[in-house]
Formats: sequence, structure tokens, C-alpha cells
Amino acid sequence: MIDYNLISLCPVFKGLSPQKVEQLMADVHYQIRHFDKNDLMIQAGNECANLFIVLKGSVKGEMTDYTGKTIKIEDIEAPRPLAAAFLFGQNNRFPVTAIANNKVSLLSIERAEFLKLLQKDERILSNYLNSISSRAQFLSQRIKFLSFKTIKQKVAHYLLELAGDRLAIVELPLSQSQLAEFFAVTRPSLGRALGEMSQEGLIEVHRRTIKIIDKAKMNRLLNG
Amino acid sequence: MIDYNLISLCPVFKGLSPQKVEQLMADVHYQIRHFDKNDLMIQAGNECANLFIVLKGSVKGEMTDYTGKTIKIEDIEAPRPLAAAFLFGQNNRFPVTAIANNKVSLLSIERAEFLKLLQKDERILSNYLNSISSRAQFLSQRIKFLSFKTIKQKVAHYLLELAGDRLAIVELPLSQSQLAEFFAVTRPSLGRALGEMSQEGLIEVHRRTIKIIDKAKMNRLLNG
DNA sequence: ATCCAAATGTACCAAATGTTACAAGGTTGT
DNA sequence: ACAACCTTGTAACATTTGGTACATTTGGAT
Repeated sequence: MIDYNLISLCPVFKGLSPQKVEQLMADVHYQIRHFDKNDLMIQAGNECANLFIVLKGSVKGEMTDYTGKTIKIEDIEAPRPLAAAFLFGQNNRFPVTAIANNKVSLLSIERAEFLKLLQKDERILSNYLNSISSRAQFLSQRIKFLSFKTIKQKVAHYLLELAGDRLAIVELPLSQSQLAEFFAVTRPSLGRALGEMSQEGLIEVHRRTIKIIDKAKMNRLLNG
Repeated sequence: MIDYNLISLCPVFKGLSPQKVEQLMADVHYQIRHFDKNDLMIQAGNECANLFIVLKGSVKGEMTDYTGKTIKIEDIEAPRPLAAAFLFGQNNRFPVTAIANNKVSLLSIERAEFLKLLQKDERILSNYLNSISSRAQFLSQRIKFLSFKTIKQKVAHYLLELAGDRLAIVELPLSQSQLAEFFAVTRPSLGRALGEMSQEGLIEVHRRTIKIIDKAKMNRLLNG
């Protein structure tokens, strides 16, 4: 039993009614697969001949460092396409390993079938282009982030972005361990950086709660 | 005077005859702009409402680090689209600053006009999807590269990729300074890494010429 | 209240890299 | 041949970060 409501919520089918989705999918070949927590969904390096859309649950994208360590790239929450940007292109290999964070439902459509959809409906084309473009933007942001030299800079950038124009007290959405993993840095190093920034009067840290004291100094840290 | 031959060589129009290109472009609004060496073509952060295709010359893509330093991301040689992946998506801002390496001709098509083209011709759609996908793959590779911990690992990865299955003597396509810039590392550090790898019997270095002695050890460096 | 597991705060040392400076080797133009 | 310039080799030192270990705090379960 397919839930077209669910599918119509997905970015690629956004703006289409469930009825329209059902109509479009009628003569398109696809399947739905299910995974349990910690299941290996996609192995990096496998061929990528299908569009995968996470309908339910959450998926962890990891990249295997040559040292064997894995770097967490991001969490993909339903409803969102998975590795949509790798359906086309020269070398259709998955760049990341995908692991289920919990119970996951996955919609799978073959490339040729999906091309049909793109040609059939302008809305889907537009949505899909938006989707891969956003993906490329995300990767680009990630590169910017990784290219920060010092941990303090990463922290400053992260906090300023998190705070935005809002007030100066921020609750970290991740534990320090997870944050360290996201920064591609060890936890003690992150802790030390936070400590030093605290000593320098930039912020006040109390576990997950961080108060930004001196935005000007933070910016100076980033700009010179 | 437009050279449709040149345009038909561009990845997006690949497989189309110059006549076909001319016919398709007839009712599409576009323009061609020219730049001299070191001209600033695109400022990072500007809105991205046009598809840009480099018809002639070479463009340097740089990302401005918050420290003010610029990190060179890549060179874009004609004929290739520029920031094609940022035409669509949420935040249509250029992530990179583009600077002309020499005399450059740039084809510029508005987003809405380009969408017309995508709907009109299936080949262009397919080409464009391939193009952004390859772009995303490139960015992903770049992330992988930046996530290497040590300089030696970066060097090993770079050399093994450069050598491929071919013989063991490699000529660096970049000077050590440029390579260091690409690695996001200082030149003396790169030199030291090369020196140590040489001492350890992995490679022999003579300026730009590098002889790979022990591929097994190189791989071990990457895998453990 | 008490205990336990996880998260966090710190400290110490080793390793890697950046910084700066200078020397040596190559290339180009005159 | 010579000078000027760019590239490369290398050294000493300062910083930053990783690795490891351990103390402390927190939150929840019993």
C-alpha cells in the first residue's frame, strides 16, 4: 500500500497533489524498501542507478577516510532525496555510505524511469533542479567550513551562524562529542578551544549553553 | 557575430549540431561578455540568476577564507559552464569568486530562458543534469581530499591518483607552490613532507619529477 | 537518596604544521 | 657571461592539534 500523501511531501514532488503523483507514478516502475536501525543502506562506491528518496526515518551519511575512520557528513531526514546529485554524471558511484538512524522507508526509482518523470512534469523538473542545486550549495558550504584553519575559527563561524541576528544565548543542538565529530576534530581539542575562547572573553560556556559575549571579537577572529 | 560551433562544443550543448544550436537559441535571450586577464568576473555572494558558460579562456575559482586569504578551488577551462549548480536552489548566491586567467568570453543566459531550453530539448536536459552531477561529484571529492589528516596522506593520494596504472614516474602538473595552495598547506610544509617521504623510501623527488618507488607503502599510509 | 552511565572539564606530552628566513638551483633576457 | 627572478631545499622555532588519561558533573534509573 503506497502512501502518495507521503511522496507528495517530498521536495521532488512538492506542489503536486497526491492524486497527481499517483497519476504520474502509474506508468513508472519503482519500489519501496525498508530498513532497520543501523542497517547499511548504501555502500560508498556502489553504482548509483536509482533515485532514492527517504520517505520515513533518518539516514546518516558518512564518508570513509582512508585511515578507516568515518567522518559524519550529515543526517538526512525524511522526506528528502538521497544522493540525488549522483544519479547523473560521469562516474555514478555513491560518494558516501548511508546508514539508517532508525526505521527507514526508501522509495527507489530507476534513472531512466525518473527521466520520464522529469520530461512529463515541469514542476518535478524544477523541484529536482532545485534539489541538486541546494545539494551542491551544501557541499560548497561544507568545503568552506573544512577549510577553516583553526578550531576557534570553526567554532566562531558555527556560533555566529547559529545565533544569527537573535539574542546572544545559544543552546547547542549537538553534544560536544557530536560537534567535534562534525568539525572533524577531537573532543578534547574542541573543549580546549571553547575554554580558551571563554578565557578570552568571547563567550561563556556552561555545558551545552553558550552565551556570546563579544561578537566583534568573534568576527575579528574570522577576518584577520 | 556568434560562433555556434564554439557553443556546440560546450558540455551543455554537446551532441547538438551548430545548426540545431542556432535554431534553439533563436528565440532565447542571451548575451556574450568579454573579460581581460585578472578581471573580476564574479564576486562571491552576488546573486546567481544567469547560466554562465566559459566559451574561451580560463577562469580561476577562489573561495575567500574568513581570514582574508583566498583558497584556489579550481581552474575552469573553456568550454565549460560556470557555477552551473547554483542557478537553482534556495539561496542563489555565488559561492566562489571568479577571476579571469586570461582573455575570456562568457555566454550568459537568464534562468527562465534556460529553463525553456531544458524543456525544449531532451539532450540539453540530459547534458545539464550530467554537468551538475559531475560538479557535485567534484565537490565531494574535494571534501574527501580536505578531510585527509596529514600532508603525507594528501600527497600519497594525489600521486597515486595521478599515476594511476601507469608507470611510476610522474611529472607534477603544478609547481610545488601551486600544489601547496591546492592542498591548503604551506609550501615549506609540503616540501618537508616530500622530503620525509623520500627519506622513507616511498618516492624519489627531483624538483617536479617524482618517481614512485613503493606503491604498497603509499597505500599503507592511506589505509592504516 | 543512591548509584551508574554518559557527557564534560582538564592536564600532560607527542606529533604535525605554520612561520620565517636564508641558501641553492634553474630559467630567462640582455 | 651576467643579472634578475622564480622555484626549490632546508633549518630553527612557535603554535596548534591529537592522543590519552583522569576528575568532575549531570541526568536518569532503581
